[in-house]
Amino acid sequence: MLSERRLEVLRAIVQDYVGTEEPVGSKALTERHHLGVSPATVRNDMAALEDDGYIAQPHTSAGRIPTDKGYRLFVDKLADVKPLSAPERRAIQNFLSGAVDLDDVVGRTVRLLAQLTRQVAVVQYPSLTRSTVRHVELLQLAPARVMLVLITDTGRVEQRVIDCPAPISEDSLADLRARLNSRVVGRRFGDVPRLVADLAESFPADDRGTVQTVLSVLLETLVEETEERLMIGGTANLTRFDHDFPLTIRPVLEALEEQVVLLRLLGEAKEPGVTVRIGHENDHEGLTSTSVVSVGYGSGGDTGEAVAKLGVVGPTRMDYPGTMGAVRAVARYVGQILAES
Amino acid sequence: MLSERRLEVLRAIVQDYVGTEEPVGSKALTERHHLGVSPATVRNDMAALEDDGYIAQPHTSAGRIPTDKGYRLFVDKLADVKPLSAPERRAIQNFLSGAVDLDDVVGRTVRLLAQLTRQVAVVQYPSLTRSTVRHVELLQLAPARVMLVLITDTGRVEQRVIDCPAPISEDSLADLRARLNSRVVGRRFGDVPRLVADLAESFPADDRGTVQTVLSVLLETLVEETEERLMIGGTANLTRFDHDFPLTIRPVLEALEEQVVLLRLLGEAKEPGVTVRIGHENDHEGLTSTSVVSVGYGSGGDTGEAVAKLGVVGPTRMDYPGTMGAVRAVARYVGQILAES
DNA sequence: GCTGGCACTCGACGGCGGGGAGTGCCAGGG
DNA sequence: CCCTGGCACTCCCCGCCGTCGAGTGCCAGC
Repeated sequence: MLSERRLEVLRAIVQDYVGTEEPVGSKALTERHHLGVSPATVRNDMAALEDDGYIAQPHTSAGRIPTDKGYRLFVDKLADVKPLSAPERRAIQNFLSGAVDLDDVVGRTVRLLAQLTRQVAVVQYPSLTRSTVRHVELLQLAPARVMLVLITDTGRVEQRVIDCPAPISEDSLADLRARLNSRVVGRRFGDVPRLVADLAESFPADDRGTVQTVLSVLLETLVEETEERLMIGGTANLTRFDHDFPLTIRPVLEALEEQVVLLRLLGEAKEPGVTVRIGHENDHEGLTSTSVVSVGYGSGGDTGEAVAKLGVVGPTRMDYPGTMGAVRAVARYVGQILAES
Repeated sequence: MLSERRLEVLRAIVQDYVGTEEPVGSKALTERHHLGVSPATVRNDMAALEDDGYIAQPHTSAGRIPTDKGYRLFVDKLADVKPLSAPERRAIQNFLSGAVDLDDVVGRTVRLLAQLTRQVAVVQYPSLTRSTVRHVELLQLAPARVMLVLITDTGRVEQRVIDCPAPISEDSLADLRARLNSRVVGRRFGDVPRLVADLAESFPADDRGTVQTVLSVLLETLVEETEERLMIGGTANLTRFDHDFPLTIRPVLEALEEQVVLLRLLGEAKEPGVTVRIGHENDHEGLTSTSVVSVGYGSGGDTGEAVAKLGVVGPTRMDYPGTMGAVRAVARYVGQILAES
């Protein structure tokens, strides 16, 4: 177990290193933080912290920098989420409330997050799985061609063009549209398959094939689109990273282009609050020197399950309290905006 | 006027510099290209080319590199667009034809372009201005709340929630939907305002306000969404840029985040064929050391006006023939795909 | 007008040495 | 037992300098 003062030293090291981006030595520490002890004492504490793996020195006789384990301890025990200032919160609200549609909400959110945290922001579109159906529309493009439009309560719209096995009449299509809507509107996506299973039977034999096709495309859409889309922004902030660029920045950019990787990254945040994954805690190889701060949003209150996630990706050397505060605040306001529309 | 051989020397310089990324000297040139003259002669030609501003040397007694003006001459006079190989073309077609919806088409296109050119790819969503209306749908969310869904012939879907000044009945709404569609389906966006101008008059006074509101939102959507969306990808390729990173890459990333800048960039490509803007020909400050290769796509044939643009952003030192070939080919196939759906 | 030769320039590379920040350890004092 | 001041030591950083080589410009000759 670490003594109180040693924890204090670790906290000071993390704070200073985040601020200066340079390894921090014992002398500088005692000068900036009134720890009430001499550099020599701090040195002993540092040696102990190093033995326990919380800090490391890049080379002998340089200052110390926190390890992933050190950051972890800092985040878990030593830091509190820093709430945003009132003006900041107002700015967020103003900026987000100007959005005209879902794309715009997500776009604004991503820019906002990137700006607030000065890091790379990632926002997942509201998931379909937790959503409910607001409306299903069927449009006849040609005698044997139908467009399916699915509208969710989060304002998301999905459409598919369907080639039917046989022509279908306007009337039958209208019939199908009406029955489909009466069954699924307001229901959760997960419930839809069960609700429409027997729908084809009630149609005349001629149309049954087409109805079946339409239904299967609908179900497909529900499933497929569970692999979510997302939007990223603020990649220019990557250039504030380390100064040994190419090697640091490249794999990160590559990882960011792979939606799958990002989705898994966000998906791993299970807890209700803000989740932080530090350095090697990220599975993906290109992201071992970055941290991911993420949180779910859009459950309306804090009770329900989140509709989707958002977060930021930055160097392990980041301002965790501030970043966590910004992420949490943005998530909260986005949730509000979505609930209103 | 430059002699034939001097042009040949310029071409050789451009090719070698693009290949090696290093200033090219007279000796190396004569070795790799059988110009039939000695290094000394080439030196004289180089001096002349430098006087005319086509090439420059980074410092005295280094090799020469092409200037923007040199690249311009190369692109205009010395290079032909390099067609893709048959397997490449097949790969493009296969990859694109697997797309399920518009987002997917654009997403695949951007990845494809980035991969083919190994540069940053930018793809504009099909513009609404040139498009025609496929369907307008109105959904009643609440007595005085309507959702407008607009579907275009390119498969794009826009939706807006409208708060009405007064409640409107299901019947009136159905009536409005029917009349609206009968007037605008198949028409160009530009014609819509004229076509719906007098529509409100034929409704009972109670509904007129609501109808007017719906119409104005519709028109707004048409106009607003002319400010297009776009998708970018392949930013990791920026790391292949120069080796003096931070300064080069940063402004580019910043520029790429500003959709407005990108849209203007693409928009400036007026000609029917592939457009190349080199270095300082780009207005935007952050992009003065990059070139933009862009082209319109989606006109169906080569005759009509393009529906939108796509292109790549890369260092001025790029393989112009290859890049132009790839851009042109991708645009052509995307156009096909869109025409089919 | 092309060619070979020659002197010159200038950046890249590598070795060298001083300066400084930071460490580890130890002996002494509260 | 823990803290402190002192001290020797270790490396990194940085600027200096000489060498090396690619590349140039110029000139005389064919």
